[in-house]
Amino acid sequence: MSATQEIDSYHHGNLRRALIGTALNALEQDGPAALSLRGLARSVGVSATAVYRHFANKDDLLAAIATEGFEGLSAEMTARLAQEPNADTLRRLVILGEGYVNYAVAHPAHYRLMFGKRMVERAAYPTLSKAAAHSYGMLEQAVADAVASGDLPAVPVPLLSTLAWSLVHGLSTLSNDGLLNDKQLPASAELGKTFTHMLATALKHLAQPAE
Amino acid sequence: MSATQEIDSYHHGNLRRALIGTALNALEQDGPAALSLRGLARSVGVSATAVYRHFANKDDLLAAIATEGFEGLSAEMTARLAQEPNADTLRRLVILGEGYVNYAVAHPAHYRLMFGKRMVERAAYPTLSKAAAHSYGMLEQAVADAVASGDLPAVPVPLLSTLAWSLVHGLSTLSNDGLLNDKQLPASAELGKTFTHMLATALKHLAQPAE
DNA sequence: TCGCAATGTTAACGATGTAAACACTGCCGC
DNA sequence: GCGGCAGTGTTTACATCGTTAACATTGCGA
Repeated sequence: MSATQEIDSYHHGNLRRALIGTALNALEQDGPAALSLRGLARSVGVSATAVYRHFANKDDLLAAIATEGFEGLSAEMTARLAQEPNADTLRRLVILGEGYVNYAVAHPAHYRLMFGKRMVERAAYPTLSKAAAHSYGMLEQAVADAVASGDLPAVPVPLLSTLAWSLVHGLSTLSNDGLLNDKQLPASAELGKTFTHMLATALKHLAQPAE
Repeated sequence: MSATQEIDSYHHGNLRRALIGTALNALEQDGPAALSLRGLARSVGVSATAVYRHFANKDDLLAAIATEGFEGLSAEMTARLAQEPNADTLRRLVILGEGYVNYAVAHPAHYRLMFGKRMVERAAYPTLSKAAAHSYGMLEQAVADAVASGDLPAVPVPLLSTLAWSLVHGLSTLSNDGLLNDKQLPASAELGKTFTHMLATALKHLAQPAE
């Protein structure tokens, strides 16, 4: 692996990475239905069963990809937070939401995989669980901070977090599935921004007694 | 078809209905991955390719099932509305949300199918599109009524609707995917009710200027 | 240098979606 | 009443897929 040129020097080297990489491309390009282990192996120029040297089975591969997805999601949110170090707790919450939605609409197939039916058995893949929990933890932490500082009313943090997560998750999936058809809806590039105002106002006034 | 006993008298009769029915059972019972045309035909006691007399292909079958799902969803919401004829506009909105979430968690596999990846090409199935649009229309109408009556601030109806839909859809999918793990979260039976308070308060105060 | 462990390969199995050609059957017009 | 046609179902066949088992290669460490 020393003499070969630059990127992937599989054939001897990092087949694993090459597989994940091409899988991701195929995913975003042709949708998740078009992703087959054999086709993948074909694309990489390797035997069909070589895949099994690196992944126990298809679900294992998908779990690895999903894991990278959550890592990317966390990274996106972290990066955005870092750009605005002096944001108050509410603003931080909003930034997280923006990052979340933006990541989701930027990587629709990847996002779908992360929450796809095959991933329900997430428990079987500890790394995946960790990565997912970390993403969620960022959100929950931000909510907790906002509650602690009094910027958000003293509603149980898990409930508030669930509400916020439902919002961004719902908006992301609806957008990705093309169900937000009308002209009245913001272009995906601005989806995060538009969502921002909604979330901010909703959260700000949440849990003041309704009646 | 005259001499046979009672329900399905396929073999000559309504194979189509029998297929959809058993497919639904299999769906809710063993998850969507376990649903194969051949297995389905086997269960019904018919040849594998008989299915193609009634459905162009697997997607066509799934579209039919998804269509019935949206019809069921609309029916659920309609029924709940009917139970409370004097509800004001906000209360009606809340009832819709409750009905939505309850239907989703009561039929997880069905709900997942309705929004599954295979359904992205919804446009190819006009009946499906109609059914889905009708469900959404109920929500949008309720939002419009609330805005018109002044119970909801004069924010563009599509945006408000999207927000509400995102909430219920996000909550439903997260719950169905088992991602709302903690004890702090309401049992699925009460998910709709708990959600109610969140939604009501959030909507009530939405779009009052945040700053 | 030998050998082992990592990595790939070929061959094979069962299951699946789907197409093509053929068979039954009950109704419709003559 | 009957002949044929349309609707419905069957058998056969094919390509593809996920996965297993047995075998081959190869490079690194003792």
